[in-house]
Amino acid sequence: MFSQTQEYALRAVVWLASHKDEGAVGHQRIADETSVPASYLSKVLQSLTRAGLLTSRRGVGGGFQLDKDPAELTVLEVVNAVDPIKRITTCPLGLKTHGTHLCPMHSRLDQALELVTDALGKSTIAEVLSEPGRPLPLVETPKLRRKR
Amino acid sequence: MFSQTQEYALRAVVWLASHKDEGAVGHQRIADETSVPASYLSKVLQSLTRAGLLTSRRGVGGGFQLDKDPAELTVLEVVNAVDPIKRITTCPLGLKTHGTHLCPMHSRLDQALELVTDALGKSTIAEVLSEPGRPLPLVETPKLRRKR
DNA sequence: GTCAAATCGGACAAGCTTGTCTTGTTTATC
DNA sequence: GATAAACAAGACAAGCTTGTCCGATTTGAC
Repeated sequence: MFSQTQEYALRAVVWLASHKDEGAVGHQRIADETSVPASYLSKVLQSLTRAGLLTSRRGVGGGFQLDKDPAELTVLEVVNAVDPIKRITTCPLGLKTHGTHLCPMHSRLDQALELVTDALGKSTIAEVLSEPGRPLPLVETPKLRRKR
Repeated sequence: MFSQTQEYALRAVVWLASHKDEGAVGHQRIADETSVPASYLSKVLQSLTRAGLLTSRRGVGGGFQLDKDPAELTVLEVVNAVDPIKRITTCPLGLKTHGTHLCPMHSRLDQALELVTDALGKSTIAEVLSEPGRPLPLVETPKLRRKR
């Protein structure tokens, strides 16, 4: 239902959001820390850059950096940047009389897609990063320390 | 988001439901009337048969037939018969401490999948066939006649 | 029993997704 | 300017999805 590429893009963006203060980071490091194939992640990061979610800098000390406020950036935007969710807007059979007024079958499929886009559109990356009662994304949860 | 195969399976099941009284129908006719490649639809129909949604009969006068009550059969069952929606139940990164308690990122993706399965699980084929105010699935809407 | 209609199943091919590799380009540092 | 670190972009390969084709089998009708 969700593609590998979408999953990888989300991992990268979430990771970058939680390391926003480190400046540009190379794709190799991001790949290592998110368990994504490095050479493929490189392509995904390029897509995200083209989509305007990241900035990239070449050369020594270069890398990728989040170019959006995690509190403003939604999961949906990330997903759509690499592999857009395609709503059903016209009859897939090309029936003229269904045109823009979908039959119940396609209407329900599209309603399901709407639920997904709405839900993902309401979740920001910032929320995902700090949700109480859940493990932090991308890293093992450390054992609870006594004080600290 | 939804695969071609799922779409084709739905078309076939909806078509069969609306021709339930015709007995067994060959895949060629179903393909013609639902605009699906005939030789591929044949495979999809076989899947649906293996999944128990259809019955098939070989030989002269054979074909496929719906084996479920359209009022009891949900869109989800059809979709899952050919290409199941895979919920996210364990951490895709294999992080042990996320195990069954997903991080917020995967949790939200899975919540979206839950919305889809819930929505499709509540729509029956019978409902899809006769929803007031919408065109009939799979056929052009006839012009309104004066009386009749 | 022969024939024709139909499913069944496997082999095959095209196209898309995922993943790798290599070459080129940019850039900071010395 | 030389060097090394890094992105950019394209070619290539593997694997899955979609689609085609063909031979085998079943079955009803004559």
